[in-house]
Amino acid sequence: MKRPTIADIARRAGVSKGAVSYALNGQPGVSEATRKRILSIAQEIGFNANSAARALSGARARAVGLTLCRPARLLGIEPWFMGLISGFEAELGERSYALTLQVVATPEQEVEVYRRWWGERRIDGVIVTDIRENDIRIPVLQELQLPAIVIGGPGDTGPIAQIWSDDAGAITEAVRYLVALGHHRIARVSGPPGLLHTQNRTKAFEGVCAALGLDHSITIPADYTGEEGSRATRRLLIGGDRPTAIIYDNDVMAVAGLAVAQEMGLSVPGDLSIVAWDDSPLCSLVHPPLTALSRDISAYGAQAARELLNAIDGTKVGNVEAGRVHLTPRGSTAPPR
Amino acid sequence: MKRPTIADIARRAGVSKGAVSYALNGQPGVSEATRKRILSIAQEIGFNANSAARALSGARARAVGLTLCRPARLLGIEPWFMGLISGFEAELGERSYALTLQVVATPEQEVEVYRRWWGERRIDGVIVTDIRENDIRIPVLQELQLPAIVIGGPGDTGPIAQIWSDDAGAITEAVRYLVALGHHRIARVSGPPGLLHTQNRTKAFEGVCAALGLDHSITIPADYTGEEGSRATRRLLIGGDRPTAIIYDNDVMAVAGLAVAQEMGLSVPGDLSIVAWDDSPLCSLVHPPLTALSRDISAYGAQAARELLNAIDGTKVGNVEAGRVHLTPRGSTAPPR
DNA sequence: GCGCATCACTGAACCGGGTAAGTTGGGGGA
DNA sequence: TCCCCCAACTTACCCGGTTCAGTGATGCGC
Repeated sequence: MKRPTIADIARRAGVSKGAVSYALNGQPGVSEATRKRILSIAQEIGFNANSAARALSGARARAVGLTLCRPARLLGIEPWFMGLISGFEAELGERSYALTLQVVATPEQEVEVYRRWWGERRIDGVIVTDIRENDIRIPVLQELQLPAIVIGGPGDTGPIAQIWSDDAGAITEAVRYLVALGHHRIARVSGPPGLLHTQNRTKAFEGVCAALGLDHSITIPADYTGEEGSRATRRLLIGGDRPTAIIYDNDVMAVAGLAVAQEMGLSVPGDLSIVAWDDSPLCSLVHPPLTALSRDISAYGAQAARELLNAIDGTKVGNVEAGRVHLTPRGSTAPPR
Repeated sequence: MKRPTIADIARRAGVSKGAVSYALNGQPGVSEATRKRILSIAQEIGFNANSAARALSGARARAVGLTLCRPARLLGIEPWFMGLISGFEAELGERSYALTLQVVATPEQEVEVYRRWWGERRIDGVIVTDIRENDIRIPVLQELQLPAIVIGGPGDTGPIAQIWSDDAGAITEAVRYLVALGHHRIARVSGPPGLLHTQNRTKAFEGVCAALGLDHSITIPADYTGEEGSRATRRLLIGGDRPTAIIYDNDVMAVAGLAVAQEMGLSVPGDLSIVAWDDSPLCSLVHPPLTALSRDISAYGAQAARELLNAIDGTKVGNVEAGRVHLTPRGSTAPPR
């Protein structure tokens, strides 16, 4: 059973293909009566425009691309990406854009995928995550003139628009909160040091600790995985003057840290307070539930998608800051004993 | 800067468009010398075939679709889907098929998305997950003649191929293991009762419990979320003769159950043993690490993708069983006190 | 030397929408 | 009455690959 085309509609309506095209796209050039007739025939026979034909003439694929460059074992567990994705969808679905996904191992592969997608005209734009300092993808995107939005920053991405959340404000709030509880030795387990937002957070953390006169503050780099989170936590807790509070750059490492503390016989929050960055169901799943820096990741994703669609439409897109991050206190933070 | 087309290559090589097409696709009809010349020109100018044009004439979109129908807050945390997705990618990437994703709220929306995608010829086939009893998607897929592979089962899906893992064998192994440790009161917290594999697991669980003479076995239905997992666990642990072991249908509920036990002052595994279905980093992240029913989800996904590509190619595809599930004992199981 | 098969390639149609340019027919103004 | 204009279409070509029916040229057997 062949799928219907505009030619089928044209035949049944007794008009030309062109008229049908005008009618379906809301263009002027057909009378209201004819338009209604055509629309009802299209409805009746379940017509959907062939996206390939449309892309071929209109030069729009009506799809955007997303590459995920993280180890597979982390991808699964980290709520961050899925949160982002469902945010994208909310916005893309409304304009019936599709989302094309590719999991890759290295930034070099990401570049390759961008080139291929764009060469094939498979997508109209890409969403770029996990931006690094001097990211190799930026010059390629410029060279290809491929519409893009960068999630994360702020940083130097040339003419490519960025969207970021206020990491500095968030970490300042977290540190102040811990200090107000009476903590003086605060440590942080960070994400990969190459990532731009890790650097921004580290800078802000050091800044607020210096301002508050905390000499024992320290940042240990990790990579967002549970294993590294455990390792870093052990290193911190083994030492002589161990911290009384640790801030983790993601929820997975925070949960791993909690497990290490329990395994070492330390009480949370009695002996150690824990703050997780990015609130997810994971944080309220464990015992005690984790105090977290919350933001609406899905809304963040939706806004990113909106900006990208603007960039695709050729609207000038500036850099924007997404909704605020706020501290959600739960059972994992308390005054130190 | 316009992206190159085969016409550009043809001009530079001094041959016709047709010859270029044959050369690039490895078809006979051009000499080896000409083919080499054409390929090197293509390489040089960075040619990628326009996927829309290819889809339009060849009637292949070189993309497959996947809809995710779970609440957003669960999607993020459950490693299952991302594991599957990276498995798909491994297979699809090799044949340069793209994966198109859509997050939806209801099975009705899934049907709509299938219709639209297929009508638009945006995809060549779909991967169907979370299959239910009398799933409304099955007749639609048949009506549309849309190539598909169903993940989960076994169950009645008519002519549409299925792939499943041996749920019955796995749960039997878990129950036997717990019984061997000395447990007699074993409970289970299941996924949504509407899902086919939940039903298969429940039937198998009841079967093995009856065979081993366990009278106190009980299955409490839940929905894979942490909240429901907590609720079900509380219900089980509040009663007078509470179970000494609980098997959870996914890792998220198992972690939630562990937190509930800790919160109620019960020791795991001393007072309560816990088994999680599907091993993920989440299971080794918590303290104590969870005993789990492991399977290679990524390989499962790869196999599903392979079967789907066969179905798209018109190869007859039968129902297949994926790799084995095995029990990975960790700290959350022990003989009851 | 002739006929025929084979090779290497060309030219044109085709896929299904989008759209610029051309063609009606009817109404209004001078 | 004539002319012009405009709405409401139609026609025809475009997008960029794929594919099929030719078309010379060459080789081969007899």
